[in-house]
Amino acid sequence: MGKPPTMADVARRAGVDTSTVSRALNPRTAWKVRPDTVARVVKASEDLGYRLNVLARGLRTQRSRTVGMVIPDLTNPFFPPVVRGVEAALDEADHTLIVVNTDDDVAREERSLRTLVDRQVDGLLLATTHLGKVHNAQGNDGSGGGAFGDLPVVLVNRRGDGDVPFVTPDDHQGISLVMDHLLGLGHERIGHVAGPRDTSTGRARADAFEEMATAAGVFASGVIEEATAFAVEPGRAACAALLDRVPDLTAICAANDLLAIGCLSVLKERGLRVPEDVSLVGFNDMPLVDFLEPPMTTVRVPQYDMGFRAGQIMLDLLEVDVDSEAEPLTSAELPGTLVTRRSTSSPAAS
Amino acid sequence: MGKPPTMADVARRAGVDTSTVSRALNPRTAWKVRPDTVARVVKASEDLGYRLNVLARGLRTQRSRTVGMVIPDLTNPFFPPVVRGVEAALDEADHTLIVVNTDDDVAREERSLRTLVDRQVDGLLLATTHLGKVHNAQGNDGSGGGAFGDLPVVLVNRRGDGDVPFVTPDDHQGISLVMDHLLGLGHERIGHVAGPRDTSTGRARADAFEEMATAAGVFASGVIEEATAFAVEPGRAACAALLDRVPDLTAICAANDLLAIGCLSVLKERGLRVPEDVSLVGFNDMPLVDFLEPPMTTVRVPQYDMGFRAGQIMLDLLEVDVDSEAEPLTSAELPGTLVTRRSTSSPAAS
DNA sequence: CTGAAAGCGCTTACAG
DNA sequence: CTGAAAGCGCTTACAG
Repeated sequence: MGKPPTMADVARRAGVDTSTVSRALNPRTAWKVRPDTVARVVKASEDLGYRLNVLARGLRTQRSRTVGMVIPDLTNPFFPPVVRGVEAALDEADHTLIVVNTDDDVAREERSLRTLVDRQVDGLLLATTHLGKVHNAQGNDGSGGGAFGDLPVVLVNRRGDGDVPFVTPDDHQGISLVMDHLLGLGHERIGHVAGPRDTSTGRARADAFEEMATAAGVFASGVIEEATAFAVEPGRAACAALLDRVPDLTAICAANDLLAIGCLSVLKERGLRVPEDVSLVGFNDMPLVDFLEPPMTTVRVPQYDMGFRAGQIMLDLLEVDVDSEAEPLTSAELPGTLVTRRSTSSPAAS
Repeated sequence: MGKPPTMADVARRAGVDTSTVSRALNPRTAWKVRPDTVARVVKASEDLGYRLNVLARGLRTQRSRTVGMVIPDLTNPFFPPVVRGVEAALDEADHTLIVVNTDDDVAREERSLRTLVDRQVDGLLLATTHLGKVHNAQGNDGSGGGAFGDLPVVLVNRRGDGDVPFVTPDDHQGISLVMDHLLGLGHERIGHVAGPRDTSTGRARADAFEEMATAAGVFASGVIEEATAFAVEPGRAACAALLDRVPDLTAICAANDLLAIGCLSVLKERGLRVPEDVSLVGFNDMPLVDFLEPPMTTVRVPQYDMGFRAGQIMLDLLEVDVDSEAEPLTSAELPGTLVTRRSTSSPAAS
């Protein structure tokens, strides 16, 4: 019962001043205190079940040891593993992550950001996909002083305009995996259901597709159809448009699994068999795509690693000395791997 | 540039004391201040872009206006909508939610709880499925004083032992929807792939199944097989065992969609067609189950509403006066709806 | 209606 | 190595 014990309670019990308790209990300053005093303080602290009030500490030190992360849609299974990666990285430096959801809504995004800043987060991890907002985050000139009060920012799953650090999948490498696979299978009429051009990922994948298809001599105009969003329904619409325009495709490379699922559903509706008539490839390897009919070939992205890396970069920006061997904590594009399942085959199989 | 403005800055600019600024800016005390003074303070505050430091306020008021929520597995698509519901409810009372993930791991769970308590959360929302932990949360006697320092607790998606408030799906009603559907279709040999008995949800659904099957005169021993966890692989194992034991089943009611997906995969492996040979029903209506082959019949649970309700109960416990019309903010079991898709049909169809 | 004072629970120069 | 003092940014009785 009663209120939880404070440092003053510990000090009283150990017969020392609160300043000594503070020093004794903090790993970074404990060496300043005589060992037997430390022992006495630790004992008193444990006897009382004392717990440091991190908010009070934050008020004093001007560091909350908290990082905010804004996610466009927690419901999208892509993000949870990323979040866990971030948490794992921050954990090592005793930092806490506060995640907020924006539902891909600009108004909610502003409010979420306000909330985080008001909570005195030390830094911001941005995973919102829509471009052109980072300027606001860091001030629209090079001088710093943006809307977020000069908070360190790292971008996750998207790139920014300037020198804002980011961690993304290696879209170029991922698409090259897909194209090598499809080309190797003998496909020559390949379509691309692209993500929105106003997302860095949608753009990068479409560019990579065009580049590789051109290099292989299989690019044709009209073979790319841009979906309005990374979701099933837009995937259906884009796939339908694509098929109407280029009916003789033998393979479709979708910019992500949700789009691929949309494609799958219209292909089935039109009586086209996958993979016998049309091969289909997704991107992300989200949960359950291996239980679709047919199980989907896709590119697995190291989501957890992306999060972990982003977390590390943030800690680096925060100048927290986590005792890791000075790795290259810079922006990164992490490579994926191709997971071959039954949605792809040689066009000869038809 | 420079540090963000404080209340002292606003006070200086408005020519008043910080205490007046505090009163003027707080909706609950603004009436104590002369209107034109309020206006002057607000003006100064806006000119400066002043933002209240909520941590400092929390230190002073002993309330962080923060609630912690522990989730067993954020990767499980069941939870994100629940989380959003909670956020929506808390938002109305200007509270922030901090979500932590435990990976269903007891050690991580303890650490997460510590983190939340250390962050001075005002209350705890527990969505971990394993039973028998709430006592620790509230003290193992009726006197309060548990490991979490008497924090208000509300259970989400699980029930507790004592009088701890909870919000769950109405499992009995949900299963009755399923059984009415199956029975109405003419099935008489129905199996149940149950969730773990040590989860309140697994138990409630199995009990409901047995009760209704018995009432309909179609219950037989061996017709229930308990999976070791709510996941695909355990679902496969349980379904295989069930089919080995009772080969002539015409329908399977699974305790959730993941288990149903496991069932689907072994049924296919064994050359049994769904629904021609065996009808299959899931629970939860998680994303993508409508894209399985065949699309799965399942029970849709109002996840968002569950979260919202849980959030409301918490606010109530916190005695925050959110201006809602005194609804019945007690524990609730929210009813689901049956979503009929192609995984179920009359057994006569075979 | 407003100000001066005290204090929430810490940390950190500054003396000793 | 340790203590006394000040202060982080707020709120709230207590006087006036």
